[in-house]
Amino acid sequence: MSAEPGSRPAPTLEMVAALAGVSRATVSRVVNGAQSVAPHLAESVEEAVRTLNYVPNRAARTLASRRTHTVTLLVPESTSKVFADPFFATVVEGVTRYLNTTEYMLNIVTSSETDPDKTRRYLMGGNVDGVLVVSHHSGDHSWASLTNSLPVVFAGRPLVNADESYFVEVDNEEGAVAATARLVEGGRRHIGTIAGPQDMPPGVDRLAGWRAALAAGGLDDALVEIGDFTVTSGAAAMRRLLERGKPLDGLFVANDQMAAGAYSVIKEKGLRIPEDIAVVGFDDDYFATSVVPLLTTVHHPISALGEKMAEVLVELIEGRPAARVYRLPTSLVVRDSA
Amino acid sequence: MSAEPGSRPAPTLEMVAALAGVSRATVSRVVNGAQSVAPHLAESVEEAVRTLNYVPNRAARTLASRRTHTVTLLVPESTSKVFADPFFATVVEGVTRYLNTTEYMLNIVTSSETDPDKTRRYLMGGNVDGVLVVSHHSGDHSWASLTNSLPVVFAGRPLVNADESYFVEVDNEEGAVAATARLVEGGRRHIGTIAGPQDMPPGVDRLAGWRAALAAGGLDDALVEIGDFTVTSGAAAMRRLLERGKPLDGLFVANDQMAAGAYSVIKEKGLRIPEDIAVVGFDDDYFATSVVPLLTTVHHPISALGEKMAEVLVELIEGRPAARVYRLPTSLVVRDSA
DNA sequence: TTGTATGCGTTATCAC
DNA sequence: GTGATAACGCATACAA
Repeated sequence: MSAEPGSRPAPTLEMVAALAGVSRATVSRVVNGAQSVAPHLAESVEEAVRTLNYVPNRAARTLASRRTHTVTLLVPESTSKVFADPFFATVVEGVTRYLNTTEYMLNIVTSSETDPDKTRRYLMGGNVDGVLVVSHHSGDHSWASLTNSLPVVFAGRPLVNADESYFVEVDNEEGAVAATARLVEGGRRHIGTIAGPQDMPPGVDRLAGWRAALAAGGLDDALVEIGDFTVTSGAAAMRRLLERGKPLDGLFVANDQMAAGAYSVIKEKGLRIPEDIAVVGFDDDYFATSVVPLLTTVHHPISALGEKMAEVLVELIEGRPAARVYRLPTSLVVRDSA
Repeated sequence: MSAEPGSRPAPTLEMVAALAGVSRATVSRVVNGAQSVAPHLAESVEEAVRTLNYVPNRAARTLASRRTHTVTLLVPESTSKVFADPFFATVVEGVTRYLNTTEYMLNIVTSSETDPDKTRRYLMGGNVDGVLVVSHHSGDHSWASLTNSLPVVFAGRPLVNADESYFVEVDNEEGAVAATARLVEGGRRHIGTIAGPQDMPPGVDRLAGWRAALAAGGLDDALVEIGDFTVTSGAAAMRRLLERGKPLDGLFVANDQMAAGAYSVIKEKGLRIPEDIAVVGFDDDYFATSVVPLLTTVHHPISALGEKMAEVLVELIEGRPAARVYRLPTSLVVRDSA
């Protein structure tokens, strides 16, 4: 039939050596790009490789060199939903983009909540060279202990012990400053914010950025309501903000989903965007372009985050120095809401 | 410091054997669940495994057994966009869901258009046990030749030589029949369709289903326009349909995106959905719930598709029989448009 | 620079 | 049932 596994056995290093008339060691050197090989020998080895269609056996190589050339992308969340999540998918995209420039393979594992210990043992069992940890609770560094036996790079800064692990984060504060500054420069004087959870770094940093920008503009920073990054929490927070009865002509919302929630309440009250209240969001996700008027927001470089994480991990694996923290810049995307 | 790679070497089978006071062979048997081991020995081996926190070395196991326990998900499209694609992401979700019940690892590779040959050699080099091919052009079976050296399962039926490869597809025709039947049963008598490209199986099958349902209802099937599955093509096709000047009170659109396009034209003409024209889509994707009125559509079981593909592949790898074709059932999701 | 020899951690084929 | 022992395909000290 067709799919007889092992129909024609794969060529081995030994076969290449025989055909090229050299030793296996020499073939190994050529294949691994060592310089100490006579040009004419290297030439004939390469020819043999081509005619035999030789490709190194990964398992054998790993066993002999104790380097797997594999990195794991660890997703702590439950399997079912992560892949549908655009954040996660975009991180993966960035990771693979970088990895494709190297010879490392990506191995995605969603740590089964049924048996996290199995995952841990797999990772520490010498089956991978390094680990990338991506979680939505970016404060969650429950896998930090892995660092003792393996290079690990996290997505996002941990809430505590930030100086003990390698991580890449987006400069949330800078983004929030830019967003708020846009409001200030637009002439708004009564600027509120719908902040994110204060037990997550992005929630904290974005609020801090808003405060900093207001302070720079000599404005009052009393109009704060907290949400949990969901659309409905954004709507509820907006309602509370309006009920205060204070003047409000500008609003910075810590993410686009909450901004969408705020939109609905603002419209419901008969207020106009941006005429009555100018709004700036954060993330530049799908919601930013599916609301009317189009949301002015801060672009969150998710793909770049994944790319940088992979880059740092590979540096670590190969023993090159790397900074413990990388903070990625954001950029303001001006649309119609502010 | 912290991330010294190889700080404490992983325990080996040999260490377990020593601790348990048996031979390596016995440990191997216990670890692999062989029955021919005395209970008390198995017991002590398992204890040794626990105390040592032993986990088998994947590379060594692969090298010795010539089975990698790895399957590749091959994505022919260019790296940049696939991950953001909900279809792809959902297939991955289904695949991992099944694989998590086995001991196979998933290895995602996006065949670099720069060097497809490299990918091919990697796959045929004995580095994976099987391949899953996912492409949006489901007719594209350019990787069919892989089947000669490896078990391969495709997503979607190929346009030609459908009896030479293993594939899992969704029952597009059945879905289209159900969608159209809904229209017929709703009393519609002038039912048109916006079909997909006729060089792709889904495009062909959905059109065929529409025809079959109309025939069953004794209705005319002249109102056909072709689109290319994009929103704009849907709008254009709708415009052409309306320009025919024929009566039209029901519409089956071959996917939700084109339905969204049709919506805009229908509304632009001052017609109402579903009062003037009842609409049924196909896919049940994001667009179905982001249009007003909510779209009645056929649910496309993408996650199940991935799950089934993985299941079939594993069957093939382990030498068990599997059907060449699996056709997954769809279901009608009734909302407000029909 | 090139070749020889050994070992990587398992599985598998034998005898026992 | 259990234990030696030989592969598995490659990298790498070491010798030449």
